[in-house]
Amino acid sequence: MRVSASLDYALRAMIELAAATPPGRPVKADEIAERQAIPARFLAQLLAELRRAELVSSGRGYAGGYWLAVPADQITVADIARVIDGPLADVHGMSPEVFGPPGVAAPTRELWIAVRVALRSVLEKVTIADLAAGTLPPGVAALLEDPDAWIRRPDPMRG
Amino acid sequence: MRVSASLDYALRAMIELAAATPPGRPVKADEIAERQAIPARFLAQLLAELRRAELVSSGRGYAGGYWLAVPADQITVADIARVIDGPLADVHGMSPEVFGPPGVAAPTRELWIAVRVALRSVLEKVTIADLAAGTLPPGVAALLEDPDAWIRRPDPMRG
DNA sequence: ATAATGTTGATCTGATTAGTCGGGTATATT
DNA sequence: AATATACCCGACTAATCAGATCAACATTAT
Repeated sequence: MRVSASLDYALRAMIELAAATPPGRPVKADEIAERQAIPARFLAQLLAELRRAELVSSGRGYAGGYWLAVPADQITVADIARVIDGPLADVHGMSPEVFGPPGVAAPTRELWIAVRVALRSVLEKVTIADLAAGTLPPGVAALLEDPDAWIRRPDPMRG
Repeated sequence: MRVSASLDYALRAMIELAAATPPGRPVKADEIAERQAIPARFLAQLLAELRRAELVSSGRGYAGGYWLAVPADQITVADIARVIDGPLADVHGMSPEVFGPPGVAAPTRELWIAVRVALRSVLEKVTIADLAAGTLPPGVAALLEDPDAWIRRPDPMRG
């Protein structure tokens, strides 16, 4: 249940593209790398994946760079996550609905489906336009109102 | 965002313990391994971790085995996940509230906190008593009512 | 031309995951 | 006391993945 460095980098790069001024201007990979403190060569690989998935376009040469291939309000975090990390939620290699745990453990299948729904309820609702504007959609922002959201749970192996 | 084999195995093992008849009877590791099709030696390691975390107890010898150290309705999936896999949601090694992305990408921090809230809303609500009984708590079961919950999203890299 | 830039494929290292193995220790039954 | 049963522990391994680097090549604005 961890967010990979790749996804974090790719998402931040996409936000840089969404926030470019003027809108749609090609942004150089090195510019993103510097502003977001991402290893430049590694970022280039991620941008290449996003380009193959047709979420961004690129141009080379003197005035080259990357720009969004799709309007920012039509690209969700889930879209980026699926390109970079594969399916949102899978149970050791299987899609949850394919997964068939034996006997009394059968209901874990429903559990993992519920987890997937919960993840989708955030990742498919938030677009990079939202993130570039700094305003999350109402349903997601509501999750952050509970002060408990900001509190880390104690490590079970200490104390 | 994947569920590790270890967590899947550990959770299924805990459900076997919760479902043991009569309740509280010591269940042998090999019995769990066979019923749940889990590699026996590997399972033993997971059970040892759960024992060190004081979620299960064990006894050796002829009538030995494992049993829950805590009532089944007081052990959530999140408890097991934290023992086996560490923190529920972290952003490439950091806890989301520690994570401080630069510049225009700053709102991704709120995003990852929202993801953590969403995960907690399922994993901290479902107990192994629920799973052993085959009935998820109302708030979680509600997530499964949307038929869309059961439908897999198309792979972005095909067609 | 040439300098700036993106593209591709190969490679590398360290960590993690998913296991296996051998030998030891405790305990209930006989 | 002997024995069968079962947990305990540390080391080991093989495969995969994450994260990153590099060299060489292709394209384009000036």
